[in-house]
Amino acid sequence: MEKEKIDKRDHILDVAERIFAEYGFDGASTRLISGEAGVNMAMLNYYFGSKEGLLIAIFERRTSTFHSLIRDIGKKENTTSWQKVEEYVNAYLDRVFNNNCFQKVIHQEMAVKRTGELADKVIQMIMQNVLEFRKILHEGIEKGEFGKDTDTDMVVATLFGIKSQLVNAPQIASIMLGYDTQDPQNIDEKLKPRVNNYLKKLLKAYLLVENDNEH
Amino acid sequence: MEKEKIDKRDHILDVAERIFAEYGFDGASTRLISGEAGVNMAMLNYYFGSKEGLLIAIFERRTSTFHSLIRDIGKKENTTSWQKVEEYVNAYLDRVFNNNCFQKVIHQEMAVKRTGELADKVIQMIMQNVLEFRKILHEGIEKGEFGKDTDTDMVVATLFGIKSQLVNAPQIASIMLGYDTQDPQNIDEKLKPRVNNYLKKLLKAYLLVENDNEH
DNA sequence: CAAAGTTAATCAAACGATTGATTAATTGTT
DNA sequence: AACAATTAATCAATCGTTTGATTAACTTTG
Repeated sequence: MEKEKIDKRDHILDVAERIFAEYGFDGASTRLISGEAGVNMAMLNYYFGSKEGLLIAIFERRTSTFHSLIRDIGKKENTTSWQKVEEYVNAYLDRVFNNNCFQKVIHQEMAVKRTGELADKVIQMIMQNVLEFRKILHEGIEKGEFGKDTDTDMVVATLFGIKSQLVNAPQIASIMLGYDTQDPQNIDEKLKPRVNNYLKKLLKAYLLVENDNEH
Repeated sequence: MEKEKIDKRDHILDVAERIFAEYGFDGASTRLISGEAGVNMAMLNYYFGSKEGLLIAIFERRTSTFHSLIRDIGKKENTTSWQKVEEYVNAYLDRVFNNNCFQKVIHQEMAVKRTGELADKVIQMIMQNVLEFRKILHEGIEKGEFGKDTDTDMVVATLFGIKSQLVNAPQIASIMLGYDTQDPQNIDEKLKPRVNNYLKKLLKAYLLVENDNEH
């Protein structure tokens, strides 16, 4: 009864994001969302127009603070491409693991056939991410820092894929790693450093190869 | 009118698998499935009892021919662990890209909160896959073939993750790679060899490191 | 200041449409 | 005739959405 001052619209978005992540867009009913949020059903349409409008609002809230985060990394001057890769991986993992539910929602939306503005927006946002990382990699190849035969697109797919495997298949990940990968404490103390450490060793081994892996 | 002799039950499963992959389980209606399959709606319940029964039937059809494929690889004697990894990756990619729709269905099911026998079966099947691959990796570590600090679970997550990124996010993958990654011809001629080639370089670089990456 | 007017927020109830499932009748096969 | 396969019609339930009324807070007016 203390902290209830946070915006109700924002509260609904928080709850809806969680419900959509758990049950999927089609599997989550507006009744469940409004019930969990403790608001009347009509409020969803009052605030967001429709169920899809609610999803769009969730999406736009996350993307509004997104653009500035990525853009800065690639522009630094006095750093090697490998250092940029490290920084990018850091920033990416931070953002991904801190927006656990949102990441699930995005990935679920990408997996189903949808038409409309939202589908385009999702793709556009992801591609922005892709291009930024790929630019760093291409730069590294040009500078001779990374191997000429580096498959940059697949490297991107690797980073994104590992993320989606850990975030979007939490049951499997939890069994594999031996602890609940949804628990925020485990994420910060165990999962994040481990993935970070692994990814850097993996990418280092692949990218910074001593140029003798031709043929 | 010639090849209509294939079992009608099997035909329904084919169509349903495709529809579930496209629209998700909750997003696909029984009317759409029966319509696309050209059968009466009641036939779904007649054959499979319920919508979930239909999903279970899809699942069981694929898993029935699955077990024998994997089991053989790990048991070979006169091969190095790295060769086993190569063979496993080959077999895995083959199976994954040839059951495109089914892979999407599985992954979507893992992403949503479900209870019941199916959820357990899905996890069980995937874990079987995980354990088999992990066993090969552990064996390689024991033989000194792979580095002692190899993070086997993350290697598994890498393989599975890249797959899910390419299969479950086909729009993104298609834009990234520059061609339709859903087209069977592209899959066989372009995607499969490329992923295969990349994965082997990547894993080789990480696993077969010259043991000087300690610290 | 007080009364009237205006607005946004909230609610219970109901809407038409669609969902998965079932029924009872009909057709096909052996 | 007996059984399996197939159909159209219908079921209750749930879906997302809309409605009309009510409340509370602020603005305007006299």
